[in-house]
Amino acid sequence: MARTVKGPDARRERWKGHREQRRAEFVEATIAAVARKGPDVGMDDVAAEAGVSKPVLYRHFTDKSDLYLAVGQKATELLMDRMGPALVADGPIRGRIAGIVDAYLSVIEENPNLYKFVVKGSFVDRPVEKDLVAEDKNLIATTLARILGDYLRSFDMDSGGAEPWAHALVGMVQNAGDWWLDRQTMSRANLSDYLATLIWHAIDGLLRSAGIQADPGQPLTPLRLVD
Amino acid sequence: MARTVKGPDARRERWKGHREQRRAEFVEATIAAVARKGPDVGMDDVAAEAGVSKPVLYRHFTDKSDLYLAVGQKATELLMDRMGPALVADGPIRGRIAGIVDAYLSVIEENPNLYKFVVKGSFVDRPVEKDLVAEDKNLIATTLARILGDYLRSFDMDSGGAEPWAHALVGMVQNAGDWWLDRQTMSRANLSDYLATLIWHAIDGLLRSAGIQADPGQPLTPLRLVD
DNA sequence: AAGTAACCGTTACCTCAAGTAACACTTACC
DNA sequence: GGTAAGTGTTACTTGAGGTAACGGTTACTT
Repeated sequence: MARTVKGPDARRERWKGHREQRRAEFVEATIAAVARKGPDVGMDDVAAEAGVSKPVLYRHFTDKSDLYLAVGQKATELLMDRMGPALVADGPIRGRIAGIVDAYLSVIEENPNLYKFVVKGSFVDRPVEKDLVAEDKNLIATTLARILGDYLRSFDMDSGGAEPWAHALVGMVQNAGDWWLDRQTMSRANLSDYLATLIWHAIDGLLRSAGIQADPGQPLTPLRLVD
Repeated sequence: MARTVKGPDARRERWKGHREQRRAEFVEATIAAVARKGPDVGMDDVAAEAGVSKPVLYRHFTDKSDLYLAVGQKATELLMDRMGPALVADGPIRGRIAGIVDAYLSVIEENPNLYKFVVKGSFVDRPVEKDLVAEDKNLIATTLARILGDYLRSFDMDSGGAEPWAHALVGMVQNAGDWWLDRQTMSRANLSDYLATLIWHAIDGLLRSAGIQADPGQPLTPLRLVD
């Protein structure tokens, strides 16, 4: 097992994995502390939750906002792990829409506290430099814009509205999700279906207005001119 | 002008109007300070902007969050003054939608800094007890739900989805507005039209799916069974 | 075996902004 | 003249974020 080429100093590398693991551990502690004491916990609380005292925390995070970002990143992973597949899945357009919407709703349903914590962002005092929520929404909207643009172009339609529409759709699902999280007056499947219906009708209407009769069961890249 | 019935003590009443005016003055100062120094201004900055020192400010606002709420209330007024008429206006449905959307966009276009300040809420350190933004969104969504429900019922359709749809629409317009405020790549009229088109098509699709052929030029309470 | 680079962890401190105490002056009702 | 509201100030307290300074442990390096 002897290293043939000696690296700069093995002592520097020894902890690489450990540090990552420790950060993750503190992220978990933060989530736990928030669940226990509400979103306005202090660094002392987080440290206590992790069974450690404050300076230790500060060896792993430069800052309260650094810790917040780490938690946000964790949440982003949870979200993207679920949304990614739904976004790239192919198949009939109507079903894809429902799948994407439901993927999102399932994540916030399973992690409501984490979701609120990250989105409300009241954990950090000063405005944080990187707005993770905005970045996520942007990423999703950009992806949607591409899908939607492709879809429209497949009918030889103008895809100029794809970007604003994509952002509109993102906001739509998010806000409906927020409302639903607060007062859960219907099942998730029900809401997914309502939203997917709304979205499908909007898209269908766009096509109709261009004189195209689309079918919700059509695969994504449908009717592309075969010539 | 002598009072016949003597009130408890006129000295108590003497300032009633004055206090209101003073609060408004500090609200303005806050907006100015934010415009000048970014959203993370301190109370000292606000006081300085008003040409006064901190304790004076605290005679009129119990709290930083109290001041924030006052600014938010001011913003709500601006918004509702513009949206109220658009919401209650009657006329063809397609035009009403465009009017409502454009009313909203016009407000955020004219007060982008105030808008971001209130929505991001990074002025207050701890979570504030009253979420004005959520309340506004709720108010608008509730109104929309009523309008939409009435519209659907006028076709004898099930209006069960009206509430989630209303919240979805609110989020949709807000998020598209945020995107547009950031990178203004199109005119307001253009965006309004894109969004109104999307919304109209969604509604139209709902009606179609129930076998009803609607006309975007129809007045709001259309085709009610005349029998 | 000695040295050292990375971590473990602590208590006690610093800093900065929110918020308050205490004091002095002004106005106009009683 | 007394007093209830306001005007304003400087100087303080408080609390949470963040740091200094100290000592111990492990395991790589020489």
